[in-house]
Amino acid sequence: MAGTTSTVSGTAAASSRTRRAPADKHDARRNQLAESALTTLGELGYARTSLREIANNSEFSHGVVHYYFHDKLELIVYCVRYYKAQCVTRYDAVVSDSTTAEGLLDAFAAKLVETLRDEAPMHRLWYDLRTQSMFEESLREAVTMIDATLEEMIWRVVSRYAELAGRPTAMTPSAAYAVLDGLFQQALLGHLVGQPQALDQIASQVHGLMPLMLAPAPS
Amino acid sequence: MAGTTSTVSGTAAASSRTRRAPADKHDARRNQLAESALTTLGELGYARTSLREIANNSEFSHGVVHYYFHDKLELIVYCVRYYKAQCVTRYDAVVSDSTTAEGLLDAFAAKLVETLRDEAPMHRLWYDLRTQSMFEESLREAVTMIDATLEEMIWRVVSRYAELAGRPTAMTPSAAYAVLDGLFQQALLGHLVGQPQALDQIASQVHGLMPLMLAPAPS
DNA sequence: CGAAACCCTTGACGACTGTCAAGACTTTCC
DNA sequence: GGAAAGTCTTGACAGTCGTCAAGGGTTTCG
Repeated sequence: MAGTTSTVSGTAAASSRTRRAPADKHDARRNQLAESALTTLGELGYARTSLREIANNSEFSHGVVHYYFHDKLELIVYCVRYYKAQCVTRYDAVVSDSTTAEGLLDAFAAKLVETLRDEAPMHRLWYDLRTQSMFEESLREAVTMIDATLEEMIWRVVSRYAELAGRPTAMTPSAAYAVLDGLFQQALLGHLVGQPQALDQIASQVHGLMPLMLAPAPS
Repeated sequence: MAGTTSTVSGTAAASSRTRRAPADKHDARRNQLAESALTTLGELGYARTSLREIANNSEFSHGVVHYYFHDKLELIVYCVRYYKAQCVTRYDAVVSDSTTAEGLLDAFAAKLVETLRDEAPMHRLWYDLRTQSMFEESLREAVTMIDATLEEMIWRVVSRYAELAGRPTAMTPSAAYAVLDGLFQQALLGHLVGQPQALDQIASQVHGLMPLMLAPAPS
């Protein structure tokens, strides 16, 4: 199991300067552990994930976690922030590539269905952590920051949708995020429980809801 | 609220035959333990709640739980169902007492704020359990049943609101529940995190959203 | 009264957890 | 080469968990 890491770093930039990368290598290990942790967390949830299980899903032993992270909470928070960077730009292509309101709506709904299908474990982990922050104060800072980032992400979609439709928005960013998040969470639950129509349903629901976020057409 | 019938029958016939109530007393103890468990669960969350802690919040010792429940999961599921009975009728008075659409909307928003303020621990417990059901299959049956019941509860409000407004509904029960649940969950999180404006915000957001659930006025 | 059923406490079990110290192994650098 | 720094494993610690058996206490009823 062990020793594989040395082969990786050895085969990579062995020619020029294999050394002289203390902080970089340190961060690389932290990210590597974070990815193993995120896999385990998405599989088992926050409560049932132990440091030994995280280490089992990596190529290291359980003691190494405490070498790179002060304690379990620091690892979790690091994971949450690491995860954030991956999902914030999820809909940026949708916003920039669309030229009509209907096209943006279709692309947005399709992207929702796609991430719901392909990244369900990560999404349920996010909802798990956000709910745990209702009980555990130490999670709140990271959760609040990510929640704000997600709200901004959604608002970029909604405001661009309004711009393309030529109609002003009729909701606050906060409300728009909340209602779309409610639909998404319901679809995620339905999808995980095994309802086959959950994916189609979220698409049609979003198609029905988004026009309501704009002021009525002047007509 | 749930097992009130058995309690009543037990106290009523106490004079004539104090005995002959094995199932009734058994159920009363189960409900008593369920209430202690719900208090603890609302305080600590599902993950950090142990049977010993539940027993500490009651007047019994930790071993008694296993006398009335086969295992921890049976207690939790029993608690969830017990909790359901208390919240399903929450908005029934709002529906039956309102005579105008505006009056219903005001009363509904006020009730949302009230339960958000007074019963926050129970609400975060519900969201905790619903999220845990995304990971733990054994919780799904009870959670799915309660979720459907809540959706019906919300739909009674929305459809009555449409009736009073003289306009047809423009959303499915599923979508109406999802968007309102999203707003509620956001407000709960904000309230628990200490945002003072969370309660006022949910009221105004609901006032803005509910009219959008109806077909546009004929004008 | 005395047997029997019921209720509850106590204490212990094996398993699991986060944490951390001790040491082996590897890499870096003079 | 050899000291020094960095990296990782191993093993153990104190604690908590769900579970359950053994045995008092209490109540019920013939």
